Amino acid sequence: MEYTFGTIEKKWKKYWAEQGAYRVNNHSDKPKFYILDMFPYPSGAGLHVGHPLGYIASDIYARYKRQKGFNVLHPMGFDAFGLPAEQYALETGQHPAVTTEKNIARYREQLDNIGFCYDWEREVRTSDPQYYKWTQWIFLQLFHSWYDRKELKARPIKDLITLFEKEGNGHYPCPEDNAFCFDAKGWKSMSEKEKRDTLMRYRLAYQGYAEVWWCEALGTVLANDEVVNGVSERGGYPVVKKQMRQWFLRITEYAERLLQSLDRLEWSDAMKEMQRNWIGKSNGAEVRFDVIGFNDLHITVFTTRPDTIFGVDFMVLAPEHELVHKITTKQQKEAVESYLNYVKSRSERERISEVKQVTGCFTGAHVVHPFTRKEVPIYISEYVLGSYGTGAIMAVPSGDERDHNFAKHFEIPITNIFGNVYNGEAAYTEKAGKLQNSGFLDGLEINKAGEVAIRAIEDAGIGRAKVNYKMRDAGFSRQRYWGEPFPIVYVNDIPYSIGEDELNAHPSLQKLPVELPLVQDYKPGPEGEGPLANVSEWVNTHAGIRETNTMPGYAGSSWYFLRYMDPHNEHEFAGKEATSYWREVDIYIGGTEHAVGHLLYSRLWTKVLYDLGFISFEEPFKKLVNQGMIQGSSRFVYRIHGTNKFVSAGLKDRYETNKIHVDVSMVNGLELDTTAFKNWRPEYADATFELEDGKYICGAEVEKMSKSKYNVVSPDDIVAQFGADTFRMYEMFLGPIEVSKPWEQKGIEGVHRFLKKLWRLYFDEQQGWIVTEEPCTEAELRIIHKTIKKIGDDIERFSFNTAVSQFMICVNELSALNCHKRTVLEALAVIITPFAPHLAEELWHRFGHESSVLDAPFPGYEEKYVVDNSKKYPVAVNGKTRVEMEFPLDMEQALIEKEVLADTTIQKWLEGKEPKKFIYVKGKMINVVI
RNA sequence: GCGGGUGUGGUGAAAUUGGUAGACACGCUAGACUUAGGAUCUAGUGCUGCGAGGCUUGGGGGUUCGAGUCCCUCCACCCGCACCA
Repeated sequence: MEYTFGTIEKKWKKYWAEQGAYRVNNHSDKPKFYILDMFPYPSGAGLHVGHPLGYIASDIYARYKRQKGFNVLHPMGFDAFGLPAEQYALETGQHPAVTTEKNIARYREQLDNIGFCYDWEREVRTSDPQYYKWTQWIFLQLFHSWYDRKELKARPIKDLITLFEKEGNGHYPCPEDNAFCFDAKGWKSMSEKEKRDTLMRYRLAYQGYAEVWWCEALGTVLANDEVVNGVSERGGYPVVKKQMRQWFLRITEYAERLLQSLDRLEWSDAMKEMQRNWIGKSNGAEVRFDVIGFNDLHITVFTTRPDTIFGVDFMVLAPEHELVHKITTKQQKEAVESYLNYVKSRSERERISEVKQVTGCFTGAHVVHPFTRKEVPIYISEYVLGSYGTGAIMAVPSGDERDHNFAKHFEIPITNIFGNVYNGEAAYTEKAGKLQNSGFLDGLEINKAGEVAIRAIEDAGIGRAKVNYKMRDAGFSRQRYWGEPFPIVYVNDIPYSIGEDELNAHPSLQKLPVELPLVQDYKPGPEGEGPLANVSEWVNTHAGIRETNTMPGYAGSSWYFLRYMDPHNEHEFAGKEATSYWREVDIYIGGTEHAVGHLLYSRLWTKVLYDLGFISFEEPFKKLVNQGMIQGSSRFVYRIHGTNKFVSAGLKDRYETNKIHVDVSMVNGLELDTTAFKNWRPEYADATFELEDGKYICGAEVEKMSKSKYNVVSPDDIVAQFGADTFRMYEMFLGPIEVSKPWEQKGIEGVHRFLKKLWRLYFDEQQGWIVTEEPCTEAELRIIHKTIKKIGDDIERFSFNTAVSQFMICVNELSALNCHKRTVLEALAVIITPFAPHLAEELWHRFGHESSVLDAPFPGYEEKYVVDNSKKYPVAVNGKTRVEMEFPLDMEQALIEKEVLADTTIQKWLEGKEPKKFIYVKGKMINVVI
């Protein structure tokens, strides 16, 4: 009997579907385990062989945990809102809902093909109104909350109103503006509009005017992490800064907590470090410098080096700093204006690429140094960012490289506060040594002087210690159609949320979801508004005008892991009972590309829901596993310029050629199937070839797998050719899960061969089932028990490649022993279930079982079969292995020593010398030192 | 520039705690069976040498009886951030 994977896999897929074998219950006596994959965006291209890598790993782990007696939640869904569907709609007029539906169906088919154990009854789709109803609901929780800096948590906005009514905002300063103060009377005297504006400055989801990244080509604003190297991450289009009224999430209030609780997570250092860098905490001080000639103007700077305050030689303001126009002198006005024009004219891309260039302009104004009373000139320059710190710095050229370059460029005299270690050529940026020329800091160690300086600054009443974060509040508005609508209606230009009293007169404005209306065209609306602005019958309600922006892609994905716990709940985003049972995701698997986007926003939403008492845990993903990317291996042909002649790769340098991608399915290894190539496209029908050794050899390069590069390999093809079980094991066998590598088909034969060999332990070509009830030998038991142990250990530590190779070793050894015994082979079928479930189920039923192998407990191993009682020791002389000798593990060292020294080979290497030392490490090795 | 990571045969890789480097595969070589094989099986396969042996984990140095593993230093590549005061 042959291993007919096609029929076997079909049979058991059907059986599992009929049995509902993957259904998961929220009530169980078993301990819970939640293992989650990052859900995919269902693109039109379908899955390629790279996508399932992480899914296979999590599937194996989930199945293993189930066999180990856990109630395992392992769901899947779709991140279904997004730009590509909308852009496709713009081009073809097809509604995104239609194309999305189609793509999801295709994804589902491909995923099922590989045999994943998802409970599809828990599927979520972010674009489903029954799902985004709750995305909107959570947004409203953020809208109706503020961050209490005393209790360090989010609280309902109505608490804040109560506080304002009682005492004003004296104890609860405005996060955007410390100077904004009012008392209880002040609050009460405010108009409705003023009160709402004031609350807006506290809300966790708030509206504000801010400079945002505007992408003209995409017709939308983008979040900071969606802008890469000065262009849009998606599409690579130029972006510019623009003032717009936008929704934001006040993530900056959570900066410290997001930073602190990273320590408790089992994520890779790289991932944690990326988040730390993104949050970008720095300790320092804020210092105020008075501007000479103005009684009421001063420049506040943020510095991490208050210890260098005596080295200040000039001040620099960001070009957009509000004081620039006020302090610029008449003489310098023209120069400053022309510099500001120059700055405006530069695109973000130019700024980034010409970072080293020194530019700037003197304002003509000065501040007075608070300690030395010296006059210090004020410059403006691009190198100071308006968006960080206070948008102004105190420049210390002797201690900062950039300040040093600036001082040299503008020939500003440099004060040396470091003595000999500063050589006048380059700034001294180390924090070792003693300060000089520094007033009351003279002689202090640099790393100790900071505290002293801050105390002096505070005593003088000109500043205070200050912590700064790089992270900005997250932009939450998009001018798109295919996203969640905001549950917001403007009455007299005041935004109210669906369900608020002010809208209650109108029943249609009381309930969520606010559904996306159907539209005819997807073009942007007027003045940078989204396509929804064109749908006037939707925009205009009885009470007022709807918000026409939609939420960004990360909205729906920030909480989807919660919905899986209770996906059909119509009354809550997820019931407390369900969330208290499943709690946080135990293991989350996905790529590193979401380090500062999705993973950060999910953490924020989880913390807010926790603060407001909706869930009982504060972090969404306890352990994070990052799978590597499988890249494509592209193939190229070389067309000689102006001809239809193609030259083999080895000969291409003799001609002027164009490199053209060819579909990898037409290439075997590197050899092109020239007939297939001619049939590929009409333009190649009469192609001619210059061959080497009778073959056309293609060029090869590793690139991202993509349709346009013709290097996509579909899992369906592999499954059709070798079966899902082979495909699953092969992807795991490729190497460690976290390593990226190009797709390589060659090795798959080896894994397939292994499964056939395993099959032959159970079946003979002629006789069929050949498993016997004979008792096992010690050797056979040793093999299977060692395998049971190693497979369990390897799965636990996500080392699937070594697990596969252990299966190979096991099968090789059992084959060599001609072992067809039930005890051993039944155990083998059970432990291979997570890797090759279809094959395992077939074998399991052949053994006569009625139930599914999915619930067969993962067997334990017996220590006595795993531990050897003797060891073949490598015996080394001076660290070099010379001979192998076998001794029982419990043999006394003295006896071993005697035998080793008596050995003829060892005698030879001793050359008659007396050993200085005899090293015996039990179970490891023996070393004789002479 | 800063931060994180990786370097092991022709190839993918293994070595979990400092203890026989290269497990397991791919590929290749030879052979068996076969009408045939892209099926299956057997043997070999880091480099070097006839051999005993010598050499070998990016380079150099160190600690150790013993280093792929620890320390120092240099080089190369990958990823992230990037004028963050």
